[in-house]
Amino acid sequence: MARRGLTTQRVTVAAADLADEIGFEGVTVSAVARLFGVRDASLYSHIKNVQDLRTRVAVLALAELADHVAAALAGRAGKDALVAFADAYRAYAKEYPGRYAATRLELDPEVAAASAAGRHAAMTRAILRGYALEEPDQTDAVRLLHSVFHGYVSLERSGGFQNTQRAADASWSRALDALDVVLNNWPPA
Amino acid sequence: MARRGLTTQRVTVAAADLADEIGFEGVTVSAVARLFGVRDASLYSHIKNVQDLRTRVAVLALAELADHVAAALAGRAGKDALVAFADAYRAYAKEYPGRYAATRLELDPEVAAASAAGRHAAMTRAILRGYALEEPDQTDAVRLLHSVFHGYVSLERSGGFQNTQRAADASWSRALDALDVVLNNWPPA
DNA sequence: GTCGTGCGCCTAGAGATATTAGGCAATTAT
DNA sequence: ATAATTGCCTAATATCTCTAGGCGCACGAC
Repeated sequence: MARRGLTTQRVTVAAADLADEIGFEGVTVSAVARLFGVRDASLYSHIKNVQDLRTRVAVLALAELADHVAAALAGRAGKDALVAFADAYRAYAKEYPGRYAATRLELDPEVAAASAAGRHAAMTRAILRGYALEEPDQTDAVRLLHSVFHGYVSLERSGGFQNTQRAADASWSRALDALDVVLNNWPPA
Repeated sequence: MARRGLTTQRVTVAAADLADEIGFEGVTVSAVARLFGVRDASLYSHIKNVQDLRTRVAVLALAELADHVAAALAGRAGKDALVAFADAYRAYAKEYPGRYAATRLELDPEVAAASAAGRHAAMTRAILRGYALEEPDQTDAVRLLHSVFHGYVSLERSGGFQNTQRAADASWSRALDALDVVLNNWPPA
């Protein structure tokens, strides 16, 4: 009965890696157990159930994404910061598609509050420091930015931009230009 | 052995309704069979497998959404058209959450081509007629608009805007104002 | 060092879902 | 009316989730 050194953390990371390989929907207790060479039942000492496992992957991914974005954002301001944030966000989604998909899991309010979701909002607000926006315009702008980032990445991943000549990279760059324009010319209420 | 009058179409609609009730992930062959009071196996004369069933729901939803948007768009132009499109899009997602979730299913390129996805792009382009945009700016703008619509709706649905005072409706309205501004001031390449 | 004790992984098993193969009866075509 | 077809059935297998309970290895207590 060789011990495999299972841990909630190690199981979560393995599940996240698996998600990146085969898609977040493929993250199954059986599949992760297979990775470790143990029986399905053995994982239930470390995770509560599949939902718990997937939630843990989501929380992990949110934290990692926040780290990546924070690193890219360091020392930048204005449009520079906007582009750095956006590119880091999109790059993470590209490099870790399964983890990124996990970040879109609907979390319990308590779990969400304890997660890195707040860091995302804070960093988005930090970008806006380079633009002159008061509340509630700032909140509206945060939501717009997040919508564009997530929406673009999500549509790009689900193949929404494939049937045309225009490269997805080029449109992304122009979308950021457009956001910069609108943040500088935010319409009055 | 009473016949239930199963049809691919009726099965698909039942699956879509079920999706709206319990979520798109809950759309299962067994669950739909239960709705009709037949055995699971009986559905396989009408659908190929679960994936096929879900794809059919997605295609149905794309067509319905296109219908709703087209109706809202009729006779409008400029910002009026932009707001009508966006509101119809968001309203559909709110009223038919399961169907809307289905529209984000990754479709095979052939299926996607045969679906109403093209109508969506065409209608988005129609909006842009009210703004002076040439290619490739037009394609970039289409992608930006779609990203905002989908991104906002998706984040709203997954609870992203819950922890603040600002109403989701208000931010949505301002996001559309912002899009109008940027379409009128599209940055030069 | 050895002796527990507990933790880590196991076996066993039940319930759901997906899917295939093949059958009989109800409907439709002739 | 009879033949052909179609619609739903039973049966069976595989995969996945999850619970209950067991056994031994590794650690701390002494």
